[in-house]
Amino acid sequence: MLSKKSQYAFKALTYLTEKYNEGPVLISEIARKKRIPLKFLENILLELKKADILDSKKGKGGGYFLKKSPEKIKVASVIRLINGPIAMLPCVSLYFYERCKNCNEKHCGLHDMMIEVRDATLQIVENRTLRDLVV
Amino acid sequence: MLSKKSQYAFKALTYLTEKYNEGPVLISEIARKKRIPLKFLENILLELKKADILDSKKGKGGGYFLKKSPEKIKVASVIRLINGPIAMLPCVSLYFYERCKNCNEKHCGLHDMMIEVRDATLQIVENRTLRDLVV
DNA sequence: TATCAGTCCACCAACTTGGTGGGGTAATAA
DNA sequence: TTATTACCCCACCAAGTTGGTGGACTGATA
Repeated sequence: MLSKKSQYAFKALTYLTEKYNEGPVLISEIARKKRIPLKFLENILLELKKADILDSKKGKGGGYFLKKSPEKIKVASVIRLINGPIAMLPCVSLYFYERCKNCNEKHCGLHDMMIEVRDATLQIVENRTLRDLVV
Repeated sequence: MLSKKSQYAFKALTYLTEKYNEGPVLISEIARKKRIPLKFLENILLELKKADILDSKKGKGGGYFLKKSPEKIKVASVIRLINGPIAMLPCVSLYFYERCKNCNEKHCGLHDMMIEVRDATLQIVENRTLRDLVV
């Protein structure tokens, strides 16, 4: 399951997608409109900024905004950043791979199946962007 | 990601699948062969028993064994029992559904996408059984 | 220089995860 | 009937994560 933090991140990002090219948006505005605890949202936005997804401007008239256009920001990369691995097992993860101890990956039915699950999921989340989330 | 508990559960279940129709298997044997902490495994097997997946016999010659044949035990039901929801959001979960507050499910792009992810995953895990895990 | 708005750091309660210890109880065999 | 075997059950634990808060600081603008 996605953490609440991830859900907040997506809410904030879709809001910023709707406001794309309208200049910086206040953290407090996003928090109010999307019902996200302000200080918690602060951390999330900062993390998204450090990952080059958002950019910000300080002082009066400042706020947060998308650094790239919404159709260039993949859902998969947001999930990996805020939530972590997409795969169900470390031994089938592409970005968070860890070898499976006491389990031969060559002859493990669970492993093979979880690769299928991973690929079916990636097929979707790697091909959707923030733009697709705004209906 | 699946918890270690879930991974242990699958290891134990595949072991019991291999030993299906060979009588009860000791917890201690499973623990040793699959390198699972004994007392932790105890809890897991008990939970699987309460869910009618395993059965046990006490006293000498006792142990655990599959209650039904391996091809009747779906991977999906084991995941739900030991790990919890398969879906990525509560508002798209079939067995652990919770209404999404401050988010209209009818007009939520994330919601729609996560339904697709859920269905793609279920397509796989609902159609595989313990038998498929033993290669 | 006053104000605004993001940045940074430290801290927190509650919960989950992964586990351990020990006694109780049912079944079996001698 | 008694000893042994092996599951059952309860309580407890450390460490980590999650979700969140408070306060001081820094840079930008007017």
